[in-house]
Amino acid sequence: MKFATWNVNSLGVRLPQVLAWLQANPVDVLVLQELKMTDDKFPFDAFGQAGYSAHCFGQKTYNGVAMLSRHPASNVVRNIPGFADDLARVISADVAGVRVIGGYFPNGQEPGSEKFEYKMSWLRALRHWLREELVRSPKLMLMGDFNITFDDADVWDPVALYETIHCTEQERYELRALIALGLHDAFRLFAQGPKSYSWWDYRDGGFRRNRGLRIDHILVSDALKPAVSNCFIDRSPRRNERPSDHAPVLLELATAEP
DNA sequence: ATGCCTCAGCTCCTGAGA
Repeated sequence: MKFATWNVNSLGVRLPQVLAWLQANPVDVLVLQELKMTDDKFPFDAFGQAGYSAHCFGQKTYNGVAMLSRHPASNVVRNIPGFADDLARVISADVAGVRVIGGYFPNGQEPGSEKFEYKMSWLRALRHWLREELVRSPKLMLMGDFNITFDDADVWDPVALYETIHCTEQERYELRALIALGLHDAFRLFAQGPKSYSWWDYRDGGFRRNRGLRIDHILVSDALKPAVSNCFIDRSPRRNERPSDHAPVLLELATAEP
């Protein structure tokens, strides 16, 4: 079983790249973020022809998430139950015995701002919900654009970016609090090259100079961890013409299911 | 360097992203 997450920064623009990528990387489940489209525009047919059924949760202009799957997805839930939110950020479903959660975490813009406070509230709500979700579904995977780095190893210039958005202690505290629920950063379960990032600024040759951040993550629960056989970032789509600023992250599960 | 790209939309500028 293979899983992946990708912030596509507009599915309208990136659909051909997503289809090409799926052809080369026929993962079982792909969660997408930043669709930037309403559900009536979602390309169900194109994904269907590629062998994927899809559940989407979109909105106009911003945000928007989806889950594509080669296997039946059930118990689909949108956003964080009990947390009132106007923005489309989370989609969850059971696929092949795994509770899969795809999320587009708030950006936060700037520490101390109203959007930062929203990000912190959202993170706390996510944590409280996940604590219960893990009881209901011990085999759980949380993946998406977290908009948070774990530590300096995830940051191209930790000195210049000290305590800036995605790198603050407050955000990292919440990320560690998710880990403390019994989750694991799948990427770090395996040896990785230095300066491994999942996002690069469009400006100033960010990708060419590998000035990036690792902010897209796949977390796996205790029960799932023993089955994880690989996790890596695929940088190749960042070399496309008109690329997303994010690269996909993939995970392989050594399991007989389904 | 409160910027350098890119995207959507109340589209030829602005807000947001990260």
